[in-house]
Amino acid sequence: MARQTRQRILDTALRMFNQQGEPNVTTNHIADELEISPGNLYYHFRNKDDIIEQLFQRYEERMDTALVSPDSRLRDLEDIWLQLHLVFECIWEYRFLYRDLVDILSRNRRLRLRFARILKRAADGASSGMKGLVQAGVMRASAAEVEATATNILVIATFWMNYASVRGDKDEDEAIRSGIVQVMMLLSPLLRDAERVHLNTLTQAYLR
Amino acid sequence: MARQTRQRILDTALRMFNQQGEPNVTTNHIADELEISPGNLYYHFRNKDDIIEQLFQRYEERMDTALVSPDSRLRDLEDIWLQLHLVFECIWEYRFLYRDLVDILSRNRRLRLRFARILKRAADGASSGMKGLVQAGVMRASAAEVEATATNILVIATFWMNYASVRGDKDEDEAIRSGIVQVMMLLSPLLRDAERVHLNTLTQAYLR
DNA sequence: GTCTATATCAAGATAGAC
DNA sequence: GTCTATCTTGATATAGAC
Repeated sequence: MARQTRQRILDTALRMFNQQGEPNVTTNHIADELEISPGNLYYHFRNKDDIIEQLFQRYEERMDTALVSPDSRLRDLEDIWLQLHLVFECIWEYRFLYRDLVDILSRNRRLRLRFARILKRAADGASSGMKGLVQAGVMRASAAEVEATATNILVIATFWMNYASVRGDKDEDEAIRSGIVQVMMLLSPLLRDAERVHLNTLTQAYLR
Repeated sequence: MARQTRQRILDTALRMFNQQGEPNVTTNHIADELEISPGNLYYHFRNKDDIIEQLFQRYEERMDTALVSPDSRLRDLEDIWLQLHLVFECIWEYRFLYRDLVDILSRNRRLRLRFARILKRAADGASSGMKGLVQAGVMRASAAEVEATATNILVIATFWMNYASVRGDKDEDEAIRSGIVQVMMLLSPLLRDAERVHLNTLTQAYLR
């Protein structure tokens, strides 16, 4: 079954990329792991970059879903927490992309553009979400602070897994949870006192 | 002159690594650029990793200097601004390390430990600096907020150049200045109102 | 200290049989 | 659709002459 082999290659490549880092996994390694021949792999994919591009496609669809905000209704901290979960889980699942982000994007113009689009969407979402909180009176922030904080959220989200890995954190669950907490604590000082104290309590409890 | 060639190799390697990314620069490329033979290069360095390690040595010394805080006297926002300059300039000068940080550290245990040490020092510095501001009454933050913010500062500083490069920023000066602003804006919401407004004005002016 | 020449090896990729 | 065999290329590294 062609379909099946193609999917198995993608699944295995993703797993190996995530575990060992994309630069350290060759097409032969992937074929070996699957116990198929290199030739077979190249029947299904033009080259290694083709595999990466298909995985990026999957990633992009999932991230697009995670970034859709329930925009009609007013957002509260609970919603943000939930959305961060979706985003961080997606990043974790495709963390090989983030591990060598600059290098991977530098080799492929299309992916560069598509990743920039995702970043743009995320930034817009973060900004408008915060503006909603400001208007609701839950948050107090200047326009410049909203913009800067939105950017900082993106940087933290984009590189948190790398930071965790450099620090030596290994556990998936812990890495995701601490990432969410870092972003929430970025928002904390902007909140009204009641919410600010509440959030501090929540995050402490969440990390145990 | 042995000394001179050795230094020229390091200088050229650093320049090429920064421009093209360490994975894309081979020992032969470096030798070519210098118009020396590959054999000559290998007379001066055991291997490519040896070159990277020597560059890391330079980087580490410079970063250690930048992280020394003028700890005896009380620190104000001006001091922080200045120190951020030193840190970001150092990061810019050795940005190849940060571009492929996870991959480079994953190949070399020694560098991993040394980089972790630097992170630790930076985190301690950021924490104690903020605690000083809190005690001086300029900043208002819970202990958890201080810790989380210190960590966020590190993540932003560590990966800002990557983020700028993925966004497509090219100019050195702009990348450094926007990085400093991002970190300052991270502190802004924690400040007393007077300083908070003042900082917002300063950062806007700084970005023109 | 530097060069030329070359060895080694691995990664990416293709041809052609089955 | 899959395999075996093989090619090409380029990267790291060394030997030995000068």
